[in-house]
Amino acid sequence: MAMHESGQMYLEAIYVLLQKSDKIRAIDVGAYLGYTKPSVSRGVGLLKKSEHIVVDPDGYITLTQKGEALAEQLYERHTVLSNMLIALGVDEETATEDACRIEHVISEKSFAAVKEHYLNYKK
Amino acid sequence: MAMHESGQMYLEAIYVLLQKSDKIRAIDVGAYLGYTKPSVSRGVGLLKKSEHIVVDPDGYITLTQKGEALAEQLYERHTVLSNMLIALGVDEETATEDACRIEHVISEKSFAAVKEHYLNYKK
DNA sequence: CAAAATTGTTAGTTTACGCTAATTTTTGCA
DNA sequence: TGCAAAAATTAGCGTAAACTAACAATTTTG
Repeated sequence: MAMHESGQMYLEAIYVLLQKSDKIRAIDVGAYLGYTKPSVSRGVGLLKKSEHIVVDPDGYITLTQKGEALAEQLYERHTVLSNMLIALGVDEETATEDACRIEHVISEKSFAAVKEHYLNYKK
Repeated sequence: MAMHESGQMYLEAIYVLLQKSDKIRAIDVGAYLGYTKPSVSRGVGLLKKSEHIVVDPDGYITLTQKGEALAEQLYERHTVLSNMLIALGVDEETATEDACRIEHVISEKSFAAVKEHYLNYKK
């Protein structure tokens, strides 16, 4: 029952949306990701079942500790990878898209190595 | 009808195997990838239909020009990415696994930028 | 040469995850 | 308060790609 790529997409979207507003629901997640309501309903349901989020009776979504921890990790990957690609001369749109795909498949070890190199390199 | 990730896996496996032996068949591809015969049968069938490979009456597989060109691209990605990760201190096994996943999702633009940086950095 | 092993294929299952269509539930206002 | 709009859900479809089980067509070999 490990988290799959699409689950990570939903979780990260929720995390990002919660930084702008603390009142978010499934429909907002769908708008952000460009998915339809049924897809989001299913995705949110899975995150709820896996206890990464809580949905209150009014449909508002919050992260559990578990969900927040994971979302933070994902978000860090996203920002480091996209900033790094941008620093290497890649246009922002491409960098963001690629970061989004790479962040779901890179291992913890490799990410750490890449991040460290990037931080050193920046100086 | 674009090539999907699994098609790239099969194609790359065929390319690598053909560098060691010019007599390879579906069963060898399956052994290399750890897939079952029916999966390979399907995968090889798709590559045949998309004209990336040719399968002779005895079941021996060769690459078409189209297939070879694509396989070379994929293989270059694989080697550059894995060598780069290794250079950053990642162990070989992890580097290879990650390279294998990243190579299928990174854009041409980002790969070019990463490769250039790596080549400069190596000096 | 017949039995056994190897290779390949067919048929059907499973999981993941998007979709549309239709239906329910909730909400907000005239 | 009652109805329309918004939000969510259910049911079911489609695709991709792995799997098992079973069978067919070769080859190899005792």
